[in-house]
Amino acid sequence: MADDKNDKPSGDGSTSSRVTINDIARMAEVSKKTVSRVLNNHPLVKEETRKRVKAIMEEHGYLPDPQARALAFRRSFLIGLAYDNPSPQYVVNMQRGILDALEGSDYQLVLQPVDRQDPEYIEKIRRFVERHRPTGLIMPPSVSEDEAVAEMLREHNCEFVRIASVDLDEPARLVRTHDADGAAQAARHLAGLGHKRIAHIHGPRSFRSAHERLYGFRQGLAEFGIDLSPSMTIEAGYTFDSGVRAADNLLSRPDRPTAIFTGNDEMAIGVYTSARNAGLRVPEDLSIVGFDDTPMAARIAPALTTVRLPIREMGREAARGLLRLVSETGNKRNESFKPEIIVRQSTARPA
Amino acid sequence: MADDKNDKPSGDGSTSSRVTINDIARMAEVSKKTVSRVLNNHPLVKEETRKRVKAIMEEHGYLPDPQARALAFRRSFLIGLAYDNPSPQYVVNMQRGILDALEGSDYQLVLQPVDRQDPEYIEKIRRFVERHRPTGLIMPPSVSEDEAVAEMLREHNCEFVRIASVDLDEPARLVRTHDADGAAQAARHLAGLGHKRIAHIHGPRSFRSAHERLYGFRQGLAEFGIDLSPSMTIEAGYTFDSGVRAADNLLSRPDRPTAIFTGNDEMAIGVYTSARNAGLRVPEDLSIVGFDDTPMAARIAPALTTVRLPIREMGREAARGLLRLVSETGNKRNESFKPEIIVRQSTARPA
DNA sequence: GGATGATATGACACCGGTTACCAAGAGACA
DNA sequence: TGTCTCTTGGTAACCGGTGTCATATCATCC
Repeated sequence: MADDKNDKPSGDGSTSSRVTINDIARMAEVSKKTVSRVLNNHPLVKEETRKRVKAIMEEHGYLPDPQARALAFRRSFLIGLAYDNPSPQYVVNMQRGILDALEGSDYQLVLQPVDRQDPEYIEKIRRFVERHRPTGLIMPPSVSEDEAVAEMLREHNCEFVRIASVDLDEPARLVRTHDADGAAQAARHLAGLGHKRIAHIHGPRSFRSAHERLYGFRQGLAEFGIDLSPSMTIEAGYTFDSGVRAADNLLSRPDRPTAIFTGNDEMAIGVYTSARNAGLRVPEDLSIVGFDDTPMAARIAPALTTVRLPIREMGREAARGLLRLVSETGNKRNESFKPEIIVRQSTARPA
Repeated sequence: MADDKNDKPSGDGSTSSRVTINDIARMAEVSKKTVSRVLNNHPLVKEETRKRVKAIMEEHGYLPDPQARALAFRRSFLIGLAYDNPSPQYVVNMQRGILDALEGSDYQLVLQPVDRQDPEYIEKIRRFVERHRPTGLIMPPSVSEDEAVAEMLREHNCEFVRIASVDLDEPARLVRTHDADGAAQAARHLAGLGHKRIAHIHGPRSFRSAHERLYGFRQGLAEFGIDLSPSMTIEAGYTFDSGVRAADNLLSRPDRPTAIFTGNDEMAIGVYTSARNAGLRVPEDLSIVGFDDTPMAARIAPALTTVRLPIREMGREAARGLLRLVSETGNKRNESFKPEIIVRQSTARPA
């Protein structure tokens, strides 16, 4: 009874015939179901039995096969990251954060880069979800802002956590960033230096972050009695080139601004280029503040004053939130993140 | 006989009780074994049967469950990317390339970032391989250069493809990059401009790429009768700061070089900073050539002349090579990649 | 002391595919 | 016609876990 399966060719060496739940059950002299209960922390197992089974699992380095569990659970141990952010810096840090949280767990991160311009993009995510039944999805902006995706995921009973700068969802499914707050810090910094003619180049209106940053910047300036006139806000595409064009527009005006705050660093670098072409010195003739704190911000001359969001920590919190969602109960509110301004050399008092 | 399983609550709606191989078999009036044969392109199926089964699969949008197949095959449909490259640009493009090749397949990309400084790092990869039995691993430099990893994977019968600048492995498991060739192009460009006092800041000796680029640069200069003396080659750490320090050293010499080639862009940007501190103009007083063509190269002023490797295409080829390795037979030699110099504004004739 | 209920465990079918082995029908050959 | 390959398809077991339900044990209650 205890050795009815010992005829397996375990001396074969080449293929590592690993320990299975049946082996553990036999050795612990319990049924495989009980071992399964121990694995899943089921409460109805006598403490003594649990300890014995655990000891044997430990001794033989047993870990359950994720593929087999996936089949039985009808749910894979995959966590998807659906993103459309083009900044490598952002993407990589987000990934790192998620992987930090997943380290040591059975979950694997799989990437689902999408193109929101592609009308089929929700279908792509749907196919992934239907076919692979991931444990959940993490969505940073701007995918997080698309309610149609969230709706589709709810229909499929697929968990998700969204990272966003607005209160899109219930707290358990949201990691909140306070972009407006960061933009307000930028406003206070520039106003505090004495600037009056201040402009803002913001991202596309289809991005919530663009609205939030514009809103926060306006509020921050208002604290100093400065009104951000519509002529001093320009929409651009979060890209270098669009930043150059927007700045070309602003800097060619007779009442050109003495300071510009951009919705991201990429556009801020574009402003550097435009300023250089216009013969303006940074920061003597023009102060510039970016948003993101990309590596370039610290390396460019003069080093860029910018607003930093802790991307990696946000990714970590999102993944933790997702794991909490599918396992523990109790308090499921996720941490939220405040940006921080990094003052470097691209800002100074106006001439 | 044809409806002995129709008692399933298929009208339930909420849970998408998807079609399985059994459903297809029933509808096609064949055994599930036959359906399985069709799925796996087994030759011993009558053409007519194959067509009928395929039609029904098509009609019902049937796709086999990856989890179930993984369990039966004892191999998951995961492809791991084990990397230690700190450049987000590199990592993201490599991922994109791999995902390009995996698009439409059942394979999922999972990330395995490692730290080669960590003595446990091979163990980390081993655990992943033992536990998840991935179809294969892709390893860009510098992980690709570690024979211990390759050896471990061979022991586990885990397929892999390495991306490297030297002939590390048989052609089927290698995507070859010609770093030396790129460095030679940089040499020809600088020598062609008339520079004589030329220096090279290379990466750590523990990176094969550093050797290859140094070697290629030396060869390229030799074509012009220029000898790269040891005093004109400095080892640095592929980082911005190390680039600044190395350049500080070079530029403080009485016979300072009129041109510097660096092993990557990150260090080249460091040279900009050092040159600025030393009061030298780029390119009038100092020409600079980098390697990588990071986004920063095009945005910095003056725009950096640099050598570009098609990272995304390399990732795509590596993933394709891996798929060829586990499926088709026949010619399994992978494409190899030559770098290309991108001439911008950081290089000019010496004064 | 038997009914009741909570606790602890096991038997068995099942998840959705695969392989191993066997059986049946078709065609070839004696 | 009988026998022997050659195709083709069926049955059962299996991959390594899970769920459902039944059962056994024990304390508690009246």
